[in-house]
Amino acid sequence: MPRAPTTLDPFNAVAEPKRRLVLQAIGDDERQVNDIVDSLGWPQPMVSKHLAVLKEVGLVSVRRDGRRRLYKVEGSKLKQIHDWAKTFERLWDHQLQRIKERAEKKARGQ
Amino acid sequence: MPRAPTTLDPFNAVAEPKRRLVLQAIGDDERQVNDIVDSLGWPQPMVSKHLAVLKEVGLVSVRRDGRRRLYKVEGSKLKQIHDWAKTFERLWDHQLQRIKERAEKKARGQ
DNA sequence: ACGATAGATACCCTTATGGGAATATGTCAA
DNA sequence: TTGACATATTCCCATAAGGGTATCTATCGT
Repeated sequence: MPRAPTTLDPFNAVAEPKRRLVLQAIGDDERQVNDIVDSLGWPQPMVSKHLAVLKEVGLVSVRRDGRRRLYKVEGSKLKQIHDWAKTFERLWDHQLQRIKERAEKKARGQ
Repeated sequence: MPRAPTTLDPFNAVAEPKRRLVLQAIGDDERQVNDIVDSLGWPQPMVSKHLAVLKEVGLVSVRRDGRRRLYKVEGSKLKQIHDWAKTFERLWDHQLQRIKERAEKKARGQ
C-alpha cells in the first residue's frame, strides 16, 4: 500500500511545507491567485496545484469573480488539526502535569 | 522532486493516520512496544517502523529497559503543530472575529 | 471578433512510501 | 550455552508525489 494521498485529509495536505506557506500567504482575507503567486514568487501552476489540494480537503474555499478566483482559508478545518494536537496538551502544559501527578498520587492512596 | 520525506518534520510524520493512532496508543505514560502492538492489533514490524519515524522527528523518545524499549510521547513536538494551527485561531474563533471586524471598520474610518 | 489576462490542467520524470514476510539483533532465564 | 522473548531491520512491490513546461479554458476590454 502506497503512502496516504495528500488529499486524504487536512493532516496530509498540510504536511507539505509549501502548502503551509500558501495558507499563510492567503492570510485573513480573500486572495486572488496572482496575489499569492507574487507574494510567494513561485510559478503560477505550482501555486494552482497546491491550492487544488488544499481545496479538495476543505482547507480553502473558492469564489469566482470574473476571471479571478478568490481563495479563502477555512478555519474550521484548521481547527481540526489544532484540536487533535490539543488532546496532548497535558504532555507539555506543566500546570496540567501537576494536576495529573496529584491525581495519580491520590489514586495510589498516598 | 518527490514528496517531502515523512521524516522531514512532525507535520509529515503525523500525516500518516496510523502514526496518529500510535501516539494515542502510547498515551500519557511510557509504553512498551508489545503493549502498543496488543492494543492496536497490528503486526509488530509495522508498529516498530512507525515508531522509528516518530522517533526520528522527535515526536517520541525511547528508553531501554532490558530487552524492552519504553516509548514516550514528546509533548514539545506536538506543541509545534498545535501552535502553528493556533496562528489561524482568529479564523474560527468568533470572539476574535468580532474584534477583527471592529478594527477593520475603524481602519476604514467609520 | 480578437488579443490579453487569470487560472487550471495534462504530461513526463524521479523518488520515497507503507505493507508483508522473513530475518537479524540483543537480552533474559535456566 | 541454549532457547525463548522483545524489538529492529532488510528486501520486494505498487503507487502517488511534486516540479517543470506547455497548453487549454474562460473572461475581460476594445
